[in-house]
Amino acid sequence: MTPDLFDHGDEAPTGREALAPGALVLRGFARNQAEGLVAEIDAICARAPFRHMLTPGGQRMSAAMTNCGPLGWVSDRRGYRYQAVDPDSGKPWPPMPGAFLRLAADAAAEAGFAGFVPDACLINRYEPGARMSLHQDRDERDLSAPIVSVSLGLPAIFLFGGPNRSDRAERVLLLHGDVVVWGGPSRLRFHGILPVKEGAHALLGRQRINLTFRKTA
DNA sequence: AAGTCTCG
DNA sequence: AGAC
Repeated sequence: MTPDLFDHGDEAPTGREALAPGALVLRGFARNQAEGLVAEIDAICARAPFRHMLTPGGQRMSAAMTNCGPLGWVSDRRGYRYQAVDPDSGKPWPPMPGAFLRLAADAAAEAGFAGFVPDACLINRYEPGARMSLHQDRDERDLSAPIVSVSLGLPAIFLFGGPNRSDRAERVLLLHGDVVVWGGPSRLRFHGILPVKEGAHALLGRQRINLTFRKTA
């Protein structure tokens, strides 16, 4: 068993990779600030703990979720929506840290989407085995703003498909610190995450954490 | 259907 | 990979 020096993304090359018009991967874009992001995540989940939401069909999602910012994405038997309060506590979601706002705006600008000011950050925690099946981010009122997705911890294979679920999906290995941005003509593309492989990350242990920034209104 | 199951 |  040969150790893979690139598995955790700590020494992988940085740069950009085009996925489709309006969609690209910024390799290692958040790597140098990952420890600060994790400290912020710890503070957020102390106030709004990770929980497994239910789909409208009543099935438990394998990725645990929480949110920060003025609005948070929630799912239950009633459907998907954004709301200002955490349904588990009845309190507002924790505020969006300044470092989150700056990272999201910087990554969006790097991808050609200037002036991105997210009002929601969904935080997904994947333990080994957790996944996210192909879906569209379509609960936002304003689809002109992009989606900015930050990967931390364990690697995962990102599926990036087309406007229809049946379109063939590209597979992209995402490492700690990678950021994916998609918007414009790619804003409604289907995407997902294959089951996360067993492993341990130096900073995050047996988990992958994904920050997904959206402008919902 | 942001999941689960079945078939190749 | 596809059906549901």
